[in-house]
Amino acid sequence: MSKRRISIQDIARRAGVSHSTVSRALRDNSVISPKVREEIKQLAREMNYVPNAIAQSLLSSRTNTIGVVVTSIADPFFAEVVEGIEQVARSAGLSVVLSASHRDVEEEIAAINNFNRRRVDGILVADSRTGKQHMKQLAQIAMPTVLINSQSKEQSQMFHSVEIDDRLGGKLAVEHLVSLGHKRIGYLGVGDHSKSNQQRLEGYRMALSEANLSPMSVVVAISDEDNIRASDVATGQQMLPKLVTAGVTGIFCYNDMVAVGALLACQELGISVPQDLSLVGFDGIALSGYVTPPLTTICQPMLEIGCSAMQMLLDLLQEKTVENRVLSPFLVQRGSSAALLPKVPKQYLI
Amino acid sequence: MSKRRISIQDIARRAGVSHSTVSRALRDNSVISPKVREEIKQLAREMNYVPNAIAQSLLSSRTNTIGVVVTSIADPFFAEVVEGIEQVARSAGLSVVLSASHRDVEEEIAAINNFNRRRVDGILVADSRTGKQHMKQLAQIAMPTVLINSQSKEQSQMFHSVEIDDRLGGKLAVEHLVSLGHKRIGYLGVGDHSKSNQQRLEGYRMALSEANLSPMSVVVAISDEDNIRASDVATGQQMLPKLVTAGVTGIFCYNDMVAVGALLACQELGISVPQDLSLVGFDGIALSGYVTPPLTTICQPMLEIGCSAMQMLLDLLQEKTVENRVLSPFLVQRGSSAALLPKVPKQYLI
DNA sequence: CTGAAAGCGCTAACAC
DNA sequence: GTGTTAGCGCTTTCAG
Repeated sequence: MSKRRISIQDIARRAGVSHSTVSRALRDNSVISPKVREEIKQLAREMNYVPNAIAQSLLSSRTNTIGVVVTSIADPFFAEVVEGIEQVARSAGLSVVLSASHRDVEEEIAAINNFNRRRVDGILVADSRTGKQHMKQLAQIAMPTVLINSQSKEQSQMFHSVEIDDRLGGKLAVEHLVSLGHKRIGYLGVGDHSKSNQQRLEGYRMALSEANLSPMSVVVAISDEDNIRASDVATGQQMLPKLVTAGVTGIFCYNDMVAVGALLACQELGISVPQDLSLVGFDGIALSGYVTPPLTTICQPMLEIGCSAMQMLLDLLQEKTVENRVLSPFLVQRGSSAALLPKVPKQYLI
Repeated sequence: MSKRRISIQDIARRAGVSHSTVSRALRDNSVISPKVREEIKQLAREMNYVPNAIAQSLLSSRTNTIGVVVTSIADPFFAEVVEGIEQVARSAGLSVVLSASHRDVEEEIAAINNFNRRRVDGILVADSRTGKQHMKQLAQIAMPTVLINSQSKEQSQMFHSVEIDDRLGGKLAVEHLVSLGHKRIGYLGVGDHSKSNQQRLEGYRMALSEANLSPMSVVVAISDEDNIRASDVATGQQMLPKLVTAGVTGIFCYNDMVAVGALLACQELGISVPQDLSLVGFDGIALSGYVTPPLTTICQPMLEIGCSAMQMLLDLLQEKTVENRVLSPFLVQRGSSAALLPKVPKQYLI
């Protein structure tokens, strides 16, 4: 393992020319005669020369690198988003530095500061939790930044962003249940103060009032800390009974994992889905199609969210003007929701 | 957006000292008087100075960056592995550059070459498909490299690696089915020539012969190309009927996604799992616990694989001697496998 | 204790 | 066409 890598100088010495000639030859500068150009390239190949991107970056002040912060890499939702990001980044010749924040504001900021030190060309932050106090700090970094599904209201105005229309999603979910004849519809949410949770809840309320239905019991899991959220599956599992006791026939769940938890609870309690209870999830992660029954859910175009955010960043890097995007989720109807059966009094049942 | 960032020079000018004094002060060099040290640090803070990691890297020839190649970021297995990698990398002060190869050797090599140009301190490659021809090319890069679940036999000797014992896994799966009384056991594999597929198959054969059972029809899904593998779920779905026709009562599936496909096929065909047929998966991804019935599966310690590989790379960077690791998978018994019921002739059934 | 100077590997004016 | 030189931002001898 030779520590000292071979440089443009080494090639120059061997070729009996100056290092700048080598540089020019390697970059196909037309001012060098085609003949020596080829010779030098050949020599470089023989010597296993690999250009030093660090040195190039120092000079050009472009690292061809972007930083990405997500809450968790193992989360299927963000994994898919990052997949999209990486695809368009790579096809544009950019590499992706990935960091996980685990929903912790401090970690999120640390990651961004790290990106700043590394002089990445741009930053993508998913599910940002950063509040007002740190916003200015970030804003003054003045590095092209695109937020994905930002979780704090003020940010969307200060930064570029691509977001999903959570309110529309909530509305679609509930409208679907209403169209199936459900009248007693609950919401099973999570306990943090994230914007997405609040807006999905708002959509729920809107759809109900438009259907002239009064909101049923809204159950929101309460976690100890604002930032520390218990496993979504556990939340769904624990909270389902409350809604059932309240007599709902349909439930809109904050996301697919919560819905899966609810589904598990139903299996345990002998409640059959969708006969006794209709369930609607959110996100459209792969898992949602594989549980029994497969989940009716509000899909986010996860790959598109990633691609779109990365494309926006690319435009920003080329000094183009960009407009924030709000993508629309859509309903995918599967087995976990069904028409409300007319209540048959028990004595008529076998 | 000021293009020119503030540098150590700018601080020096304002402080009326030389840039080297500033550098020393910032790095807590004891040779600088504590007083001016503080003053300079304060000034740096006021001026929003952020050290340029690129310049530092050029000098130190360390980038504090490692490169990671996986087949797909969205694959739940690798997502979990990367989560582990990122955790220990970050706690060691290293950043992670992530690249997806999509099981394509060319892309894998391109990613590694890119890492080489960027002068990352080390490389982690998961599920490597690189064959002999390119191995030397990679070997001469002479960059600390750790392979994770390498898919080509020769590699394990030339490079450092952490791997799962696939043969043991296959053996455990089949032994489990045997212990439940199954005698007609099939294998549902995938069509590529990956080492993992072959070794799980080997484990299957070993367990059968140790139990004095003759290998039942071994069905391996065939995909068009060696490298292009159809969706694992689809493979499971399509191949299941073949095994059923062959009269098996238990099936060991290449991985959990294949098993899910098999499960879906069973639901369609009215075969109940585990009453009519026992299913065992491999990997232990989250999904496996949420389908109905939850999958009995051979778990890989995914997080540990990632952490372990990264730790090995860390050791390599400190010139420690390291030993390759082979981790053991373990059985997690859930609802998809059950004791073989004694065959009751049809005429006695209601 | 502090400054001047060299150099990490590369690109791009500017000379010849 | 090709070489010389400066400089990207930083760390680190080496003098003083």
